[in-house]
Amino acid sequence: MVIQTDMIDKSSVIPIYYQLFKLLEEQIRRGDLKPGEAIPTEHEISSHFEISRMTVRRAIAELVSAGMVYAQQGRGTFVATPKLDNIVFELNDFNQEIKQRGLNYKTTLLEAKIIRADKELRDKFELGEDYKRFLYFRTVFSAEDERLSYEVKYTIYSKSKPILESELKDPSLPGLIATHTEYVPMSAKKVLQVAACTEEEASILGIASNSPVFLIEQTVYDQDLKPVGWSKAVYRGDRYKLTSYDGWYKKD
Amino acid sequence: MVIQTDMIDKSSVIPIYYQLFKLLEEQIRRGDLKPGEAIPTEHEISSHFEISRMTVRRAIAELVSAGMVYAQQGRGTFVATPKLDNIVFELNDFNQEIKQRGLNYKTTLLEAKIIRADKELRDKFELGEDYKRFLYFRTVFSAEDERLSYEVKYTIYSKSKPILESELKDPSLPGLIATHTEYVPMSAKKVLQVAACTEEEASILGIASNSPVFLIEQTVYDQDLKPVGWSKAVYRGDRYKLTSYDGWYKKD
DNA sequence: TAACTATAATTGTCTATACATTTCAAACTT
DNA sequence: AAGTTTGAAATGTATAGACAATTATAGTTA
Repeated sequence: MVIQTDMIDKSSVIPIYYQLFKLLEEQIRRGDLKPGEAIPTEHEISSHFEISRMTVRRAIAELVSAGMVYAQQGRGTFVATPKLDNIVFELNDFNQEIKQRGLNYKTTLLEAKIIRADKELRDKFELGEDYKRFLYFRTVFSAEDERLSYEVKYTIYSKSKPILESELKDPSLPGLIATHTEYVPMSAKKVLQVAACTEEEASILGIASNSPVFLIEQTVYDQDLKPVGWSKAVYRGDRYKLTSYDGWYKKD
Repeated sequence: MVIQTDMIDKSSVIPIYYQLFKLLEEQIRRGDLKPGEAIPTEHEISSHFEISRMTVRRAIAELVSAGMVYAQQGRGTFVATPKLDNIVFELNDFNQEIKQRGLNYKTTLLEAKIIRADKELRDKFELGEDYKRFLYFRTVFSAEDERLSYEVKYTIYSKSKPILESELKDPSLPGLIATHTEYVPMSAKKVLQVAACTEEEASILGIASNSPVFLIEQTVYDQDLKPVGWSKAVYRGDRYKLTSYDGWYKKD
């Protein structure tokens, strides 16, 4: 057993399970415990530090959820192999960093109106002939007076909440759905593609036609998985990038 | 308390904590428990079903890690508001789906050689003048005889393992590092951008110059956060897309 | 009225124990 | 030699209880 005995302070305000979690994490990270190798058994750790087995399990559960070890009933608990081919691109929204940096940004409403449904739109929303109207929004996001992205959004029209406010407090698609329809957005599907921008998009964003752009199509569903909103956003390719940190260090 | 009493079977092979987790999840998902609202206290649930409070806590811990509720000591546990603006794009590797579909695919090694380090390369690896050599790889990934992506990779040259095998068993950057160097890849940084492809890339991939492409630059680090590999990959924009499912349903 | 205090309620941590389930290997049987 | 049984070891589930830490509220006091 490779554990140092003097590393856990039972009288500390820091929970024992957390101290043990950090201690094991450190040993795995430093390579004292190598991928594929078994970590000490719960009983060994428990008796070594004179703490309850349930407390040990709590610490190991943290390691499991961090993906650093995996447990096999009847065999033991083993150090996982880092999966560096795993790519995870994550952002609260595409403009999160801009907003967090304290830059001067705004979302401008170019247009908002009620439109008649055509077949293409009805198909996107999986609706029949009886749905005749949708809400239609066109917005531009800009930071430091530079236009960065352009977005078109559609939501189902609800008779009960037809108010189109001039100011958009929450211009996100789920926000618009919550404000202007009777539906509650519960889940969403997003597809990210690259594209060459159209002339219209280029002129709005002030870039050259056919410039490479990110294109994100989003469908928002309510609690019954019924589509209640759809949007298509174009982001300047020269102003956006996605960064991903993979492997064990990402949790630090 | 909105819980149905007849929904938990103590004699079932399905763990009690899991039954309770599913039951609470269902109630939140259906809207019986609404965002911001408090769920029943641990003691209430515990005495209602006549199960231990620790078992209740286990179930609630699952809800917390799923992001559906949050607990506040001294106050209670509350239903979270879905964050639909959260975008998570995840893939084991960019070609995972192609491989899983059972398509006929292969990675072709166009070139592999030892090169002299120039300043740009040394800067990427944060190395001094003493590192003079690197390994250099050029590969093409294709499926159904169509070329889909092109990748250039660099790793530090290790005297002890200079063997360049003609067949690449694991053509991924971490794989090449593990095979051909003395370093152990432990973490990675990836940056995804859009770009217009160069003439060279266009001719290799058989697409038009300036076509929009995904561009992924990757830096791989060892356990001391020392850069040990770098790659740049170009993916045809008309053949790849990233899909993301957000919200509470994603865990099902 | 305002500030402080005591108390109850709620979640957080930890223990000690019991039994179930799975795996593996040694011992046994055929 | 091959298959079977048995038992030990390891993780998985569940319980009952104790005390800590935090929050909100009701009550008390200045």
